[in-house]
Amino acid sequence: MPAKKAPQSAKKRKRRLDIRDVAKHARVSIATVSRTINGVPTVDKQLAERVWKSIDALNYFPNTQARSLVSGRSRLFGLLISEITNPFFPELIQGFEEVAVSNGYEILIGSTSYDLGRMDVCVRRMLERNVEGVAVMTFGIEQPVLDELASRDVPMVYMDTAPPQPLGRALMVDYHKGIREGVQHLAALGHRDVGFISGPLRQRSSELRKAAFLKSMDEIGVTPNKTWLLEGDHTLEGGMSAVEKLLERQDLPTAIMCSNDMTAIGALRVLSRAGVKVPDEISVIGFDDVHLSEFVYPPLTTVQMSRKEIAREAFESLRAVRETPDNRVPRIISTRLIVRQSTSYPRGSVLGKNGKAAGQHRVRDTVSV
Amino acid sequence: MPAKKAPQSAKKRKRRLDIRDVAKHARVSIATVSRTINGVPTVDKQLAERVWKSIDALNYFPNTQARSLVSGRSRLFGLLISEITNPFFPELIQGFEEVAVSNGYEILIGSTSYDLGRMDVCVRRMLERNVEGVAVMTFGIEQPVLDELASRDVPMVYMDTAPPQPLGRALMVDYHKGIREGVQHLAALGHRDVGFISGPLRQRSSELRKAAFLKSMDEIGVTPNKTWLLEGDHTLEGGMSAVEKLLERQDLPTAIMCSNDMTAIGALRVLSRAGVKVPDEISVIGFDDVHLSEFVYPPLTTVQMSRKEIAREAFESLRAVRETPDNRVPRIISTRLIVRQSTSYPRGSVLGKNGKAAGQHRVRDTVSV
DNA sequence: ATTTCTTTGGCAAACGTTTACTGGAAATTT
DNA sequence: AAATTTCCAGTAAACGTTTGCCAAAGAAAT
Repeated sequence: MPAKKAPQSAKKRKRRLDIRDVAKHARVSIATVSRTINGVPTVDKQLAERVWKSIDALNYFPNTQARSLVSGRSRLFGLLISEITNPFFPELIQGFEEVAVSNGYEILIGSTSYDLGRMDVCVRRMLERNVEGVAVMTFGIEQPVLDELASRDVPMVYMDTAPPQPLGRALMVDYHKGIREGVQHLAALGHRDVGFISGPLRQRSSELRKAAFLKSMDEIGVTPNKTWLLEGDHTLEGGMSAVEKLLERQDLPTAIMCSNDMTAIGALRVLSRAGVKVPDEISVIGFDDVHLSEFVYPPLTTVQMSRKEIAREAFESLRAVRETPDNRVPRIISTRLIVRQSTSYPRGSVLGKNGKAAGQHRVRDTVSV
Repeated sequence: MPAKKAPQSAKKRKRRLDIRDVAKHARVSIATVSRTINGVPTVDKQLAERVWKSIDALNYFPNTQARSLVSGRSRLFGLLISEITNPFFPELIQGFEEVAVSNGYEILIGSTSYDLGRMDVCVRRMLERNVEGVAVMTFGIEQPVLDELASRDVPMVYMDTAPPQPLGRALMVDYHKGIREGVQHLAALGHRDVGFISGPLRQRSSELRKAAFLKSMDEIGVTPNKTWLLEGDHTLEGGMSAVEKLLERQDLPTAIMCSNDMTAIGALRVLSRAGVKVPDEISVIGFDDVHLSEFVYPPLTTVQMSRKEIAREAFESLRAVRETPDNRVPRIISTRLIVRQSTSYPRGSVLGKNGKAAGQHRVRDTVSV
């Protein structure tokens, strides 16, 4: 009767701990173990206790692949971003990772570097891994690639730029509020000659920011000088070359608003090199409130858009789509102005000449040399 | 005989495309499809052709979970980093992602934020997902957590800091070369009073950088003034407060070397606020060659350590460990000095007074106001 | 004491692949 | 032409879970 269990001796190398091992150790069936782990309420308290003890004792943890294979749920979300080197994104990723992990999800990051081919690869990767949803924060041109996702019924949420006909949900960023605050802040200081350096205009979010700027200017009753409306690309370099172009002309605006912080920081750099004092001779406002912007010189006045909030809302949206695919109530992300020291009275203004510490009319300083 | 296949009609919602569907479409067995996909050489060319056609026609792609479950290979690597907001890391991540993806791997990012609890969670996540290896670039204290990985035989590679008794492979960074070049560059300009702002010293890599600095100083025959040896924390803020502390004293060094670029940029910021001209009155050198460092004012002289190279080597190491776990030949990452404009002759030196354009003895400028 | 209902745990069938084995046909040797 | 070998495709057994269904056991109702 014996001599039957020999063959399984030196089978494979090290076998990983099984749900069966736990079951045996706790003297229950594997079904009970599974149910215990998944918190199914029908298992007896005592048994559950025993199972947990065994799990701890053996230091067991379930195999995710097997789990998702059978349950059909990968517990994976994709995060599609355009460029990981823009400081805005790491902070976003961090936020997203945080919520995801604390909800038992894992994230797959795809950074497309503005390249359609890479984008395609990213989408493909995500499909293969069976993501349960994708959060998109890229520019607006890559629709065909995203359609692939839509056609496979992968829930999506656009974190920034709602496409013309949304294929998924969209977080609506209230660009207008923050930008208007910025414009009115400038107006209150006496500025009327304000320039704007946009992001790449094919990008929907850039377009929206610019529109918000124009509208806000309109509200204060001034039509911006066309030659002060430049297109950047949301990078440091872009901001730099835009301002370089601006400096070639004779007439300068007294303030520049930028579509994102990196652009503004680039602007600051060039202005400082050119010997143009900020904020004394020209004021600068950014957008995003990247961590770095507090540490440039002078600390950047900027419009804050919370990465944490975006990340959290995106996650929740994605989860909500899973449950009720039709529910498309957009969530709104608010923005608000953070006044630091890159803005002050326009050059030559009476106020500017009187006040000794121009630009310090709001406190929040760091150091004042 | 018929009337047997009715029940499978309205079973579940949408069934994803199967390997069986492909098999049926190509009129072969599923085994053949699998073999075709995996490039097993024994399948007939014609048949393979037919299979590929079907795959294309149906737009099929395999289910990764099922694949890894049976093959035991998750094709997942973990990447453990300390802080995603330090610009060094996104560039590293990008590099790692690139090699990984192009080799059919996916990466799981864990950013620990210097927190042991989070680290633990990260490790756990990676174990659950069955990673085939983990690349570690964090500081040196979290051994106990990493032991968990080691005890489960997960291959590891340390990308920066080799632990006392390596549990895996380690990339050896040749800190000495670049830092020596930096020190000698300063020495050649005439500096002897050089300060150093280190990273957090419990972090192995910080320690090594500092050691390299001290050794290099020794080589040029000067013993650094202890009061100019400060500890930072590899953040902008850390660099700032270190320099603030330095400025409180009367005697200043003529040059400061920093353990990383963010520290150096912080230093630059404080110096500029305090009205200390860089490089005229004090020279500054960073470490890492972060993208940003080219765009600060003045552009930062720094020691370059290639993220791409580290990422690639780490990936290759990880892969190599899989094949031959014993082979521990360390790979060496080189570093080299990049001279920009934050270094020049020491203040008050004869050379400095003569030369009109101090610091411009190497060309590579960007703009010169 | 019997019946009915409720709880609870086990059995076994999926999930979509890979891969060891197997057997039939084709190719080679005798 | 028979015997042997080689080649390749198909069959079926894993992989580690979840979960529908069912039966045993206890509780409640008759």
